[in-house]
Amino acid sequence: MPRFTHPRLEDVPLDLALHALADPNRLAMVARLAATERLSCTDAAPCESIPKSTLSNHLKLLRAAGLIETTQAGREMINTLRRAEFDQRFPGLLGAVLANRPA
Amino acid sequence: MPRFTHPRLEDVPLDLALHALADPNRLAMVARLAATERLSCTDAAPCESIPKSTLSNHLKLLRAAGLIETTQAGREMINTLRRAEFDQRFPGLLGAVLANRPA
DNA sequence: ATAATAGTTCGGCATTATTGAACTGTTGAA
DNA sequence: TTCAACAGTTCAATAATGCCGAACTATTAT
Repeated sequence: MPRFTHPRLEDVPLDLALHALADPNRLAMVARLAATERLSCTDAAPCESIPKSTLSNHLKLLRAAGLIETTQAGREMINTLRRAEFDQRFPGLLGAVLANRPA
Repeated sequence: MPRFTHPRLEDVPLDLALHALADPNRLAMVARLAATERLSCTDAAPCESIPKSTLSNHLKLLRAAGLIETTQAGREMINTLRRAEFDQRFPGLLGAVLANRPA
């Protein structure tokens, strides 16, 4: 049973947050979660072609950056954006990034 | 004589810009340039301990991300932030990043 | 000319990222 | 119940990046 560790936002350095967002696939996942609230890992995936293990790693990185929270629900893992906490930690950052994301 | 290539900002993808900013040393350099306008490479360096070749690479990356412009002046290279252009390309992004940078 | 300065480039090593394969745990069906 | 399918994770090997010492280029000063 996977037990996920979620950092306190005050322990997340800016560099880590930027690095997490500095990848097209991860950013696409964040954008999806910003729009859809709750998504399983596969549903959060930006496309079908990305391997499961890669997807899992991306989500782990997003967790470590304080961007998402993952909880188990049956056999799927439900991911949600930690929007309020992240915005409090890094005011304006996520908004600016999402606003500048290519369509 | 090094001839630097500076991308058009519309050709800079968001990922590249974020990646350039997602490093403490590079971000510190950007912050310096935001405060000081014109700096040679060594003056832009965040600390004395960082090797020249590493510094040069960081600056190359910042150039590629459209963040700085480098011109030769005698034997030094003068770096300036392409602030207006960058802000036009990614509104609010650099401001948010700099505002959230640790002291 | 020579030496010092400012920085780039190159090449090798170290770190990080990607991904197939094997594994854990959960649900639904026979 | 067992069995198979499903959702994801973990591991290990390979691929791709990053870092930095050493050698190099160009400029200025002596």
